[in-house]
Amino acid sequence: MPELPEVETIRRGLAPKLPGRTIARVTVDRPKLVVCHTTLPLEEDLLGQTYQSVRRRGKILIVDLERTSVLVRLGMTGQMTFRDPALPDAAKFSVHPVTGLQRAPQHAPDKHTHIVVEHSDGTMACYRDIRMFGRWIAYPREQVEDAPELLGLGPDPVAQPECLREHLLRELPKTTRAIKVALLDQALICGLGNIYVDEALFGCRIYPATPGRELNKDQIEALAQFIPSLLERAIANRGTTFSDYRDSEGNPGHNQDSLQVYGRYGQECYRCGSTLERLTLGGRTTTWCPQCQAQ
DNA sequence: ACCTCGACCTGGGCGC
DNA sequence: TGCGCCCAGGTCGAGG
Repeated sequence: MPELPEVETIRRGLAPKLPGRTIARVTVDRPKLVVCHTTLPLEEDLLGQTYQSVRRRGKILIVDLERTSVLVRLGMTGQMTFRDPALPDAAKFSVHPVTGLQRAPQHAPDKHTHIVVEHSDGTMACYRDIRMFGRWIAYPREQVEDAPELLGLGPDPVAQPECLREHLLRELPKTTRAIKVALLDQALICGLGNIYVDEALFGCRIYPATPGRELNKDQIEALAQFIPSLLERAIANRGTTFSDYRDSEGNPGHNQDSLQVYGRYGQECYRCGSTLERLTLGGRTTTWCPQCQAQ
């Protein structure tokens, strides 16, 4: 589940590679993955256009070309990689033991690779998505800033951390929803998914089912301060703890950057030793520590 | 207006 | 060995 740190890691990988390259061919084998608001179908519209920039807002990757901007939503299992045929492809994907996320520096198109964008120099951009929850949403470039997918987003905790405190202090007291559910709402704050919401609530010692309006000011301020630092640490780690493979195999990973609660139901809390518990909120599995996150 | 829940999708793990 | 069942979750639309 690519959340903000994974999407930012992907962005940083593509940003030095795509701008300046020109699109020569686009192949889409699953039309449902594409929502196109341009006059021509995506495959024709992108032809001959040169990439300008690769941006990010929350979990959305924004690929700007000369006349078109493509919003790439990775959904659950989306991957976007640059491929240079002159360089070796990965033999297999590395799979994160907890999240199941797959990663490879570059890979040959396979049965899960549903969109291939070939460039005039022979390189390509590959979109791979096992569960196909992701979408490519194309807009004429002058309309993209008004795209509902972007207008509906709350503040980005990494790009706009200065807005976060005031925004959460204003909005959370208005809602009866569990804080866990509220933080998953991209209209309140964008970029968090199930992993980082559980990690943030553990980090701030907040019981996940607490209604937003029952949080006190200190708790909200703690979230506003902790969430950006949590995400920035994960970005520095190149996404969800991919560099932690060794720690998560066996050793009770005391690495500060490893996941503290997500996926650890039934195991001991690293902080207090209590057995981590699980509940469902907003239809999502939530793992929490009954001692550290007392009701 | 706000909130909850099921559908969408596939692969992996588990029980029989 | 293999089959069927269930679970994982980001987003959206339907319904409360």
